[in-house]
Amino acid sequence: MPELPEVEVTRLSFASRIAGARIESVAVGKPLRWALGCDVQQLQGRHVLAVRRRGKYLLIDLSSGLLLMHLGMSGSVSFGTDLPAAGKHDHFDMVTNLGTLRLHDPRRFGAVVFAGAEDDAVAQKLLGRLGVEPLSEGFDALVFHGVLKNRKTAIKQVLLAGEAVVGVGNIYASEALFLAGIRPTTKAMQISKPRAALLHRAIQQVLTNAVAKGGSTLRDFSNAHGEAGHFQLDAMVYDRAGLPCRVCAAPIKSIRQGQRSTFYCAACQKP
DNA sequence: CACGGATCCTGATGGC
DNA sequence: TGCCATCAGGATCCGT
Repeated sequence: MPELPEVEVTRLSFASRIAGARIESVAVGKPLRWALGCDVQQLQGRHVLAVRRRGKYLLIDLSSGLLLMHLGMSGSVSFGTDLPAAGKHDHFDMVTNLGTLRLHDPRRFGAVVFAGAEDDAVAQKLLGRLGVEPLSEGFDALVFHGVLKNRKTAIKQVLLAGEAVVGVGNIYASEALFLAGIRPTTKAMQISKPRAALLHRAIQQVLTNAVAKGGSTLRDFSNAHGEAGHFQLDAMVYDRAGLPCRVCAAPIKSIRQGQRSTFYCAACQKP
């Protein structure tokens, strides 16, 4: 499910409400992708200071240590004072004096991991290899081009790998490449400096726009208030196989790259 | 080392 | 309450 915009929208929907909360208890359900890494009792009494985001991870700063939360493919977060009893897909419940933070994740590709500090080995195993934040000042078109120059893989897969830039997932990779007019199968190293600059701009645009609209709702995304997003109304190519391109009316093509679906317009997007 | 493929898990959907 | 194959927003691990 969640790419950078959905994670950011999730963060915005509960960060200010949970700030300052005191943890009263934590309950875990079925195993997630990684174990929590500490006894739930150890979290009791700690305070939530802030919620940040790094790539697709939510970083929940505690008075001591932090929680790294990832939503995987199917995760969503709720925070409130009147949540229903935990269901079969609710695998992490953190009760605080200000409300309960819940991770709902049917496929369980998500995770919540406790780390003593952001720079310790536990946290760095997950965060250490992440690329630059696309919506930060540090995302530079020339540096971006420099990274692409060294990769002979298809540009779509380089975007998904998260080393050149974080947060771009399967939907927004197709969307950004359409916006930049670049064929997803083009080898990253063959992309010229001007086209890399176009892609750099397209990534910023598509992600910023999606955050502003409340995230994608392709299947089941909702923020921590339970409100659905509506990115699907604006998708130019994603999930539009065979439908006419919104720009030139040529039929949108669908291919597989690395076991993932890719969508593009063969007329608008040049190799 | 960079790359491609298999893999974790559950649910929805569509063909038969 | 039909059964089976395929697909779904992610990212790691393991061969080559």
